[in-house]
Amino acid sequence: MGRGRSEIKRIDNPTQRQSTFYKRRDGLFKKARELAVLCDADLLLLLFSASGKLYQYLAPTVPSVKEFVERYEASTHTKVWSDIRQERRRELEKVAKMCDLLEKELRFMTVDDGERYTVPSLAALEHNLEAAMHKVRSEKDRKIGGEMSYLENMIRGKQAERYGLCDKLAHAQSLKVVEGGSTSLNNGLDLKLGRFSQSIQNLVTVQVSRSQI
Amino acid sequence: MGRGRSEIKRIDNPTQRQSTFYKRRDGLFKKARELAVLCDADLLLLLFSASGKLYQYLAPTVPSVKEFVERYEASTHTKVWSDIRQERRRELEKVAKMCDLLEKELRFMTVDDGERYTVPSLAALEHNLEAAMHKVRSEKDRKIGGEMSYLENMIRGKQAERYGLCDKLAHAQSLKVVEGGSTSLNNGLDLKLGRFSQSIQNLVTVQVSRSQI
DNA sequence: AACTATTTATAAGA
DNA sequence: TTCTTATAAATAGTT
Repeated sequence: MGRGRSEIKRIDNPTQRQSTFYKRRDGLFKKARELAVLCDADLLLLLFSASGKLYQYLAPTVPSVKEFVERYEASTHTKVWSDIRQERRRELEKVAKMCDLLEKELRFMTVDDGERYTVPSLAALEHNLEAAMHKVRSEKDRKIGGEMSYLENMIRGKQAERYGLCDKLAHAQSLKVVEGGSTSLNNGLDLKLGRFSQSIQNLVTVQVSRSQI
Repeated sequence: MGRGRSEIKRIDNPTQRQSTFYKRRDGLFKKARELAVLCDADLLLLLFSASGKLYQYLAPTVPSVKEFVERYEASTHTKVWSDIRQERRRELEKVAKMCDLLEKELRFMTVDDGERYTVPSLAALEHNLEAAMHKVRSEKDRKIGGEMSYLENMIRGKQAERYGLCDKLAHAQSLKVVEGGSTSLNNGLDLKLGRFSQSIQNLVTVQVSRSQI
């Protein structure tokens, strides 16, 4: 319609484009309204001008954009957001679960006064801590070894001796006192030591066995 | 246009209404496409016929309904969902952060081979572990005390003796070897021990000082 | 679907 | 932007 033009392609002249936008925008919205009313159809029209301004039309029967898009989602199985939201929720739950496991892990490592442990689990924990301490001491010694003098190395030698003795004593005692059953438990714990850093994911599987203590 | 009619009101005759719907639907979509192309505008058109069938048009520049409606939300301050999503994201980030802190905490407790610690921090960690182990042993002893026979109590006595000796030795050694600076660090660590269970939130503040090690 | 008499939309110009 | 107007397009009624 109008005098000439028929080809549909982007109008290069900005002024003309703007003018055309106004006219056709009005025309489109009018058509939209007419269709909705005449044919009893539900319709949503969202339009952004090139400059970013928003225009919208909702059919009289449409209460809100939100509800309409929800209907759209339900209609197609495109899902769209409900998918994303579900995904997010699952992600959140996963992280929360890991967080929970980590917290339990920490409690396990530090002995929470509020919780009561069985003797086998305590023995396992003790063993765990001993191994950890051993690692710490080794690491400390290693560090010191690289920085210290001969004298300090001597001290370290004695230190190591005593550590070994201490650990042996404690371990022997632990084995004596715990009335079995803890051995299998310790396996999981030992496996875990020193591998925390690798991946949080690993915690889950390891934690499973541990949480049965 | 057409022969007659000008009033815009619902067409009662179903056949006619359906016919008009097809014609005007095509016209509307054509207009929508033309506007989008000619004027470089982004537009979304969703249409449900009275019978519930969905028709849609996305401008060529619009990748998906989802993204377009998100832009719409951002444009208006309708919030609604974007609000909820922001909230979710913040919640997720919070939990993820806590999770991260807990993991760091765990690493700190178990000595990660992949990370290098300073001697003072190792000493602090050792001290930390010693305290933890002491707690574990006390708890185990307490448990055992309530369940064990006289003989086991005897064993426990010896055990405690040895623990005490071992700890004393280790601690004395630790003080000798570490060349100061660890004292201030230990404060935060000692504070934390045995309080993990109270609240994850506490971890944040504690962790701050610790992460400076 | 297709036709066509009309109405409507709009390009160009003011 | 808005109005005017010549003309292209859309479409109601019909087949």
